Amino acid sequence: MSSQKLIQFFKNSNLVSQKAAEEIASTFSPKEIKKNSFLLKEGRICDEYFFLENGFIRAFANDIDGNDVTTNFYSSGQVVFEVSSFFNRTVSKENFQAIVDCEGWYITYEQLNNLFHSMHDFRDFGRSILVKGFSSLKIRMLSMITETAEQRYDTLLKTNPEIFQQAALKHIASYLGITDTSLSRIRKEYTKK
Amino acid sequence: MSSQKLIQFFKNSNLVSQKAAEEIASTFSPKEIKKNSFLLKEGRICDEYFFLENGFIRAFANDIDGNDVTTNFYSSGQVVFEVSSFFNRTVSKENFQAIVDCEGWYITYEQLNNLFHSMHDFRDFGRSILVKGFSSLKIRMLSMITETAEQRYDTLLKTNPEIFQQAALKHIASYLGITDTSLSRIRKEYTKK
DNA sequence: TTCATTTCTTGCCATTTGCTAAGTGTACCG
DNA sequence: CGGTACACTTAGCAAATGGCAAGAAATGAA
Repeated sequence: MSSQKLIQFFKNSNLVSQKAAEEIASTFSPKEIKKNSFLLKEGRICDEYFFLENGFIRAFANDIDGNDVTTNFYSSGQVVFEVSSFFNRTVSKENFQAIVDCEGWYITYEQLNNLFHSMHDFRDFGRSILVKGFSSLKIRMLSMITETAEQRYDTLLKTNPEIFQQAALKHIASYLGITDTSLSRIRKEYTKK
Repeated sequence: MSSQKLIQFFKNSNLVSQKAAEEIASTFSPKEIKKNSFLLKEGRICDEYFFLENGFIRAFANDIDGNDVTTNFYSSGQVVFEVSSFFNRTVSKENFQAIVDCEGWYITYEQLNNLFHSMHDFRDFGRSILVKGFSSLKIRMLSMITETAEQRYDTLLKTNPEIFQQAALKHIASYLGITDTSLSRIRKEYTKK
């Protein structure tokens, strides 16, 4: 696997130069994740800052009743890691599982910190990844409060159609904050329109 | 106002030394916010990284129908700023309003970046603030999905009782993702128990 | 292929929550 | 003092969503 896409990913941020992007990318190691296997399991400390080059990953947590709740979906071109576990070196409450065969590149916490020290521009890049994740969660939170389940479904369908091609409906349902039964009904009503 | 609490706040993170904490604190300027006035108004770029020494602040956004939705509450000892607007230099969709008279300390975006350059340890501190905010939002999101309105009310009452002493019920209601009518009903049922 | 498992849909009913509007109490202002 | 505004509660009804269970469809394994 060539690291072209990884280099391009850094460059697209407009926060690092071509040369820096190449140098940063050279510290990443390739990684494959077979369908259904895990990038991270709950109870472990997240130690991989993973760029997903292709494939699809679902993050989920288990609530008190043991129900599996989808916390996020990741498609190619995104950075995948559990922020709190990774930076605080604490055990993760979430699982990250490959929904299809995945390929990508990773560095460890130690390597990331070394990069932050040696490559000045990369710090801003790292921050922008954090800020982006935070912002999209805020938007999602606001939509949970102000929109109906059908509106949230509609938005997700339009903005992230790939999720519907990859993930099981029950997993999309918990991501939307509803039961699979409700999602099924919403889809039924929706196709009528 | 003495900057003792500000210095202590940095030290408590265990990410900066006493000396560094003093130096960092010395770049902050004091700021008062009178009850009902704004730290940030939507449409403007957030340029203040604000440490709230005492007082209480509510953040809110307006949805499509013009309803005011509380996005967060901040009590003393917290850093108050809109992450996306501040770091991306984009206009804010949120308002930050003092609920009571507030006092605190702030630095601008430029000053913060200068500090990041000159004070190496402060970067980790800055990141920890971001990570903390992100994590608590994730927890809140999970509770929105898995818990009933009454459970969320109960949790908020136990973990942040000061909110109920400071904020109007309708503002707490939208923070919990329900209407003020529902919150009133929940409180009624709740006191029966 | 066949069988078993999982996923998805559907129907019925209960529960939660929202919407609207009215009523009460309180604070503030002239 | 009266009046207005605002916050909160309450009631009745409607809409959204959940829980449960049964059945259909898809998937995967032997």
